[in-house]
Amino acid sequence: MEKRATIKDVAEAAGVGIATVSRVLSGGSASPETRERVLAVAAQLDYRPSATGRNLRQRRTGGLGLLVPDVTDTFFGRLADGVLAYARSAGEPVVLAATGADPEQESEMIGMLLEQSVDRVVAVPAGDAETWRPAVRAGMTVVFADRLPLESADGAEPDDDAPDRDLLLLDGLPVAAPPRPLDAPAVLADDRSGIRTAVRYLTGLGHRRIAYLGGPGHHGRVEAFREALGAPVDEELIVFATGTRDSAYAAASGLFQSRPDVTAVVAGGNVLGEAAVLAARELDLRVPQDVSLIMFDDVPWAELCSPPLTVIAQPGRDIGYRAAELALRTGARRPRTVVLPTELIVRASCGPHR
Amino acid sequence: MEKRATIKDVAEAAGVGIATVSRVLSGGSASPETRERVLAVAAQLDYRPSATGRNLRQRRTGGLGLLVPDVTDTFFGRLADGVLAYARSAGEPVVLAATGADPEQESEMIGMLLEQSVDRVVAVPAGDAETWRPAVRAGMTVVFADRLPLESADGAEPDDDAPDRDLLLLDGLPVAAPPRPLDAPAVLADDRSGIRTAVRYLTGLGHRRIAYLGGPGHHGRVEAFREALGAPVDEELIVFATGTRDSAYAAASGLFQSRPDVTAVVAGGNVLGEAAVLAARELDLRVPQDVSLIMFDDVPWAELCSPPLTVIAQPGRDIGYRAAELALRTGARRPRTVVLPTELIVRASCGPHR
DNA sequence: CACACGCGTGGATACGTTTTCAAGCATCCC
DNA sequence: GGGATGCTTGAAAACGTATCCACGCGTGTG
Repeated sequence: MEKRATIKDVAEAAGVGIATVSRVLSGGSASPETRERVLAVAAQLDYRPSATGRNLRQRRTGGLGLLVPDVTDTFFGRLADGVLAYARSAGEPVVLAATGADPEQESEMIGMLLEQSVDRVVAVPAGDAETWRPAVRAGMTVVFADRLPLESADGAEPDDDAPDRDLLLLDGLPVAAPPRPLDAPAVLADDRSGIRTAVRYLTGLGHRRIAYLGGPGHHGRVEAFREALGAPVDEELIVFATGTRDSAYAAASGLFQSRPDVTAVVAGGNVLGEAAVLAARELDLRVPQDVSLIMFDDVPWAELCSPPLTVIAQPGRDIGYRAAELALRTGARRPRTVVLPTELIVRASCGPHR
Repeated sequence: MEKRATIKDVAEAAGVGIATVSRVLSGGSASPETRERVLAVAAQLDYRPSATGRNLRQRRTGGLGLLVPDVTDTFFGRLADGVLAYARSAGEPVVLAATGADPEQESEMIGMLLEQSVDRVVAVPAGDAETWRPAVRAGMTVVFADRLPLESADGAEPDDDAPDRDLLLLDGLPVAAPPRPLDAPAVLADDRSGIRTAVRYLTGLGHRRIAYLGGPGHHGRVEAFREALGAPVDEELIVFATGTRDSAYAAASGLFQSRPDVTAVVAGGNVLGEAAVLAARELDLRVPQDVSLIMFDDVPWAELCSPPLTVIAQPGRDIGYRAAELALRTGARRPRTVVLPTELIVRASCGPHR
C-alpha cells in the first residue's frame, strides 16, 4: 500500500515546477521537450491527479448524481444504463442513490449530494416541486427523467389545507407568490400518446370498462387515460399503488375483486403489469379471455409471460442517456423538455370484448 | 444560486474560531454554550461541511465504489439495492460504474475510482486477478461480490506463452513470485451447493443428458456441475455465453439445435434462463415435456413465465448488503469469505424424463 | 501562595490541485 | 540597435476542512 504520487513528486522528479506539470496534464502550452519529460515521469510514477484536490480548487466536482426510486425496477435499470453510458463517454463518475419513492428520503439524498458537491443530477423525482427547490436554489443543475415532480400546493404556505387552495383557484389570481415551476429541463416518454394509443387499441377491440392501474408519479398518464376514455370516467376504475411490489399486487388484486366487470386494464408500469398478471392468475382470471391486459413499458419477460404481454414500449435507456447529456453538456442553451416516442407492441394479452 | 456557507462563515457569525466549529460538528469537546451557539448558527446558515474539503484534509474519501457488469441485469439490481441500503445506513455515497463484463473497461473504471480517491469498492469482477492487483496495491479495500476474479495465469510475466508456463509448473518451484491470490474478502452465493441441488433434482427426475448454460465468471458453478454429474461429462453439453442477451440467446439456441437429445438444462443465471425459454419456444420445444429447465437466480418474472420456472434462489440483496458492510466496516478483522445459502424453489419447468 | 494540571479555545498548517502573475528569454519589427 | 512582443516557466495564492500546538484561565494540591 504505497502512497499515491502527487503532482509535487512528478514536478521534482522531472525537475520542473508543479505549475508546469499541471499545465502539461491539462493540455496547456509547454515546450515539446518539457512536455515529453513530464509525461514520461508521470507515466513512470503512475501519477493520477487527485480529483479531490482538483474539485476543491475548482469549486465544483465532476460527477453526476443519479436519483431513482428503486434500482430493482428494470426500467430504472435501463435508465441507469443510459446514464452510465453517457457519463462514461464524458469521463464523469456517477453517484447513485435510491429514494424508495419517499420524498423524505429523497431530501436526505439531495442533501448528501450537495455535501459531496455533486452539482449535476439526473433524477426520477419522488417529492414535489418544493422538495427540489432547495437543490436548484443551491445551484444544482437538475434534469428530471421519466416524470416531473408534482407541482407543490403552495410554496409560501405549506400548511394550507384544501379550502384555501380552492379559494385560491377560484380567485384566479393567487394571493401568495405563484408556485412558479422549477427551472429544470426534463426528458420524458410520450406518456399521453402512449396511453392514448393503448386506450384506443382496447376500445377498438370493443372494451368499455377499462381500468387504470397506476404507480406514484406519472400524473400525465392518468390524465391521458381520462382524456382518451372520453367523458364519463368511473373513478373506481382508477387505482393507485405506492411503488412497492406488494402494494402493486394489493391494488391489482383489490381491483379485480371489487370490480369483476372490468374487461381490460392498462398497467402504468412494469411492476404494475407484473402485479396484474399475478393477481389475475391468482383469481383464476384468464388473460385475455376474461380480462385484457396492456402494460406501459416493455421488458424482456413480457415476451416470456403467458400469454406474452402487449405493451407500450418506452426507450428507457435513451431517456437516461439524453438526460445525462442534458445535465453534463454545459454551455449550449438546453431545451426545456424532450419527449421521446413510445410504441405499441401487440402480443397476445389483449383480446376482443367477450 | 447563492454560494454555500463555509466553516469560516459559521465561525465568524458565531464569533468563534473555525477550529471550534470543526470540533463541535465532529463531536469534539466544547463548552455547552459554545456548542449550542455554533449549532444554532450552523443550522441558520444551512451550513453543510464540504465533503471535498474534508476528504482532501483527511486524505481519504468517504464513499463506496460499486462495479457491476451490467445494471440492466436484475440480479445486479438487487445486489445494488443491498449495497445502497447499507451505504445509506452508514451515510456514505456510492459511485456506480458498469464494466460491461469487459476487463479493459473494468480497468478503466478502477482507474476512475482511484482518481476519485474512492478507496473502498464492492465489485462483481470481470477481469482476472491481475486486473485487480493494481487496485489493492494502491490501498483500495475491495470486496468481491457474487464471484471471484479468475486466477491470472502468471503475475510476473504476462507475456509468457504456454510452454514457459508448463515449464514453471513442472519445476514445482515457480521462478517468479507466485501468483498469490488477491488479499480481498468476498461474499458469494453457495454456488456449489445450489448447482448440486439442481443437478440432483434433475437426475432424480430421471434426466441423464443434462446441459449447462453458463455466463462469464462463476467458474465454481461449472465445476460443481461437472462434479455433481459424476464422471463422464459430455463437454458439448457445457456451453458459454459472454454476458449479453444476444450472446445468451445464441448459445441457448445453438445448444438446442446441435444437441436435440438433451432432456434438461440448467441455466447459470437469469439472463441465460430467459434466453433458454425464448430459444426453446422459438424451436417449438415444450417445457417441461420436451426439455426441463432450471435456472440459477430467482426473479419476479420466473413465476409469470409459462410454465413458471423452477429456480435456485440466491439472496442477491443480502450479498450486496453484506459486501458493503465488509467494505465499509473497518477495524474489526474481516472474514475472508462469506457464503450465503441458496434454495431450490420448485415450480413447473421440470418434469420427469420422457 | 506557588505550582501543576486540565479544559476550552483559536491561530497556523497541510492536504493536492489549478490559476494568476510576474519574470526570464528569444524573436521580431521599426 | 532598441523596444515591444510572444512564449515558457515557476512561485504563490486559494479552495474548505481537520488537527497540532500553544495559550489563557480556573481549580485543586503541596
